[in-house]
Amino acid sequence: MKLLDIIDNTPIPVGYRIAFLTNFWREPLLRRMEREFGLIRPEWTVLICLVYRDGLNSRDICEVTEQPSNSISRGVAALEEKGLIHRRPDPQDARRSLLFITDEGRAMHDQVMDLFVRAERSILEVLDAEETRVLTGLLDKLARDVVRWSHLPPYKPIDTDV
Amino acid sequence: MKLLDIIDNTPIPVGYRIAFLTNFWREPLLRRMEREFGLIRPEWTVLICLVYRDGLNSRDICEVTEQPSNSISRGVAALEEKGLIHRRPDPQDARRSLLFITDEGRAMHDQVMDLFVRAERSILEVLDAEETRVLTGLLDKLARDVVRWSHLPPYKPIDTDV
DNA sequence: GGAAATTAGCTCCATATGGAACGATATTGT
DNA sequence: ACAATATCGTTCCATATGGAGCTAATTTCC
Repeated sequence: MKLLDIIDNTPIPVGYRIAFLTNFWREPLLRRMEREFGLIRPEWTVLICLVYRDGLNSRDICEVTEQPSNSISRGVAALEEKGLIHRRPDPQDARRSLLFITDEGRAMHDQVMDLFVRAERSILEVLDAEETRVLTGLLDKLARDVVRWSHLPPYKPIDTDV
Repeated sequence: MKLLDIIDNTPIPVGYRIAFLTNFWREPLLRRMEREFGLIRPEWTVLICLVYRDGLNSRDICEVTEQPSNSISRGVAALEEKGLIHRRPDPQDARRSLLFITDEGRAMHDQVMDLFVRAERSILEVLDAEETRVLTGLLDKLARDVVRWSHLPPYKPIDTDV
């Protein structure tokens, strides 16, 4: 790949490497998922969240994934139509449903997740165990700080009326 | 964020953290770019590549960014229409144009890139200089190995006729 | 308590995105 | 030299995506 040195020539060294990896790592898998399993992103997002914790509502999912509510709403509707999740009214708030994954939903999740697991194993082969541990830790540190930075410019204007 | 622990409950610890960060870090900036500058992803992709190296062709850009050729083709056409790049025939291959960024294109790139630079600075604040260096190095290691892993399953079937 | 403001999630609509197909050109194989 | 195959980038078309708007429910404010 003759232009790979582009990753050295960027004013955003971490962001650009993450974007580069996303283009080659995640996006092709999402496209394959769509082709082979007929699942689009919002549906996958909902499945992942419900495997982590059953009985969430749409708002929860939007919040932890930063996806627009209309996308998640469509994902939820499609998954219910496919029998991969079902909805129950939320007794605490009549505007909300609680979302539950079905056995078929869990099976679908596991099939697709297998793709991602195999990819990650292959990609991380170039790192030793310590490097993988460090990398995970540093990404973790950024992710756990998301509430702070996602409320600052350039994500949100400075709120001068705190 | 009450569901942040989802990042601990994944069979793909690195991939999931990168995806999580992408959702909160990059995607909102791309959406803001589209809103404020009227640039969509393929256009931004082309601008970045031409700032790195002027005179590339579409194929080069598709290769180093793993974007589909039709997306890049549309991006090129739009940028030319906007006066941000111009095309010249490639004397070595009549199927190709060489793409050159204009001064306005470079100015646009710099304006948008400022958004990404500011975000990166803010997000990386939680790391010290050594951590940032290590993180960049590890991501770099994965990115530089892209030719290997992108030709393996699950990206490509094993080629048994090597 | 009631009005005003906010929230939840849905639907609509415009636009972004990616696969397929294609014509022109280049490369490979005989 | 020529036919077969592959490549390049464009165009078409179907579908994915996100902003706006909306109704119903909830929360906040007076």
